[in-house]
Amino acid sequence: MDVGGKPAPKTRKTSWKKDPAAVKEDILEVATIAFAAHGLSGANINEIAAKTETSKRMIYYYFGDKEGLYCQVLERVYASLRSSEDQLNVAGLDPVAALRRLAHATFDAHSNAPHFIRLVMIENIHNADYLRKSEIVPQLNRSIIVKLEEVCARGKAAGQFREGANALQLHWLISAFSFYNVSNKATFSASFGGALFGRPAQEQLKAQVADMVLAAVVIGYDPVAWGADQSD
Amino acid sequence: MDVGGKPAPKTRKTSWKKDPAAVKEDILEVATIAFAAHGLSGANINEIAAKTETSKRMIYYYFGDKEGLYCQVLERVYASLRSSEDQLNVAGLDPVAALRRLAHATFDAHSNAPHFIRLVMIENIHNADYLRKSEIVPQLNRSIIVKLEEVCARGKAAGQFREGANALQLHWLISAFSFYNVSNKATFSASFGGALFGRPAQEQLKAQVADMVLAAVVIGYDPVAWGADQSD
DNA sequence: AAGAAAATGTACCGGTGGGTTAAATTCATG
DNA sequence: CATGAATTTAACCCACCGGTACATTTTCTT
Repeated sequence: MDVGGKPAPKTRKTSWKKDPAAVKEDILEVATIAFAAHGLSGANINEIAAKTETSKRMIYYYFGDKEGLYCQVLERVYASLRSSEDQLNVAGLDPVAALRRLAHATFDAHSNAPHFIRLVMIENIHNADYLRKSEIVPQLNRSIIVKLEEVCARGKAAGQFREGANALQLHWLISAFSFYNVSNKATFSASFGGALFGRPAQEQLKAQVADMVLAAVVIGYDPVAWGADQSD
Repeated sequence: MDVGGKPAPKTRKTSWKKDPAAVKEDILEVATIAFAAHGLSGANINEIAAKTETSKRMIYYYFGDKEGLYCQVLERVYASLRSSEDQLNVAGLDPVAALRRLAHATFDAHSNAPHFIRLVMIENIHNADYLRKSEIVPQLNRSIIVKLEEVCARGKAAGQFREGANALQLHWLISAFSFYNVSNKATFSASFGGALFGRPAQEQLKAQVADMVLAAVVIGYDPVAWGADQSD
């Protein structure tokens, strides 16, 4: 193709047949579902390849081996969750309202990211061996802590939060609820029935989670959600 | 050199004693560790067999196939956790103290049963397919709910607990903390450092968990654990 | 146009590992 | 002590699956 003088060596590719970026993306999407469904050893490369638009050969060409593919899937899904968190803006809110909104948003984000949950579960089975190798993930996770620290600082300055309030612990608390709610749905339902996982019960749990977090941090907070029908 | 003909019967082990129960128990113990470490597909039957006192053939003799072995491992580890819970007696305690003790005990029981946690994680990866087949597990889990119901009833009768207090939700809350604390230690540490998983931080988390549960259920409860050094 | 380099297709390999075969040993019973 | 069921051993099988060899096509550079 005659494009004449090109200002940059890497311009938009106008090809219609070869498209490496799309091929990689296609593979990652299929692999995400496969690894989330079956785990690292359980997922089958031949099966993954069959579900892509391309071939097994391409997986090895772009990702080296199964573990390389898995690592990129992991990073991609972490990055995706962050982007959903980053859209949240609580800077202008009263500290109590901000914290409640963060709790609700985290709860929802986990509910809406089952692939992420399952991959983190799988990664924990592997003792986070692959996560530790990642250079981008630790930095990704900073943003949520920064947000909580900012809210804590404002809450303390306003005399609303206890002095012991701690962003890391808060994140642990909120994550514990939000994560467990998705990760252990299957065994919890098998053991105790599915009553807690219907639409209304989930909304109530979400409100209770926020109330409990606030009760732990806000001086004199009086939770009202238990058994009540409270919306945000 | 007699290459073609079958050589004389090789020297076999000349004697062994029959002890099926011990053999099964031996296999289950080794398999529990293997499945907890590597998952269902990740665990290797040959490896498991090598670590037992017996042979691979015996695993198939007693358990049929890999999944059969896995199922029995799962039931065994559930039963083991129940027995640790059943030892707890809260009948004579004030409802608030009883609930706090139940929360602490659940937290500790999970901390001390890493194999259980990992197998439940794995089972959730498999959508609880094998747990649902179990006939004993659902009944095993009744006891903790019964205990919580009894405490709730007494708390409400004494006017200490909110009317909305619900045993199943309470169990969900307590379990969420206790489970997540163990299950996600690896990825949480990789993302945010290990500060929350040292001895003192864990004690503090345990106290906070109990405080939060109580704050959600007890009318007018004022949590004090946050940032404080409170023991049971 | 030519050659280099990137990207892709096809066919194949080999060892890993779940599962099996058949025979040997032990023990309970009459 | 003969008999047969329960238990154990050694050796084997072979499908599956992660990974590779090698040829080929497409794009880029000059």
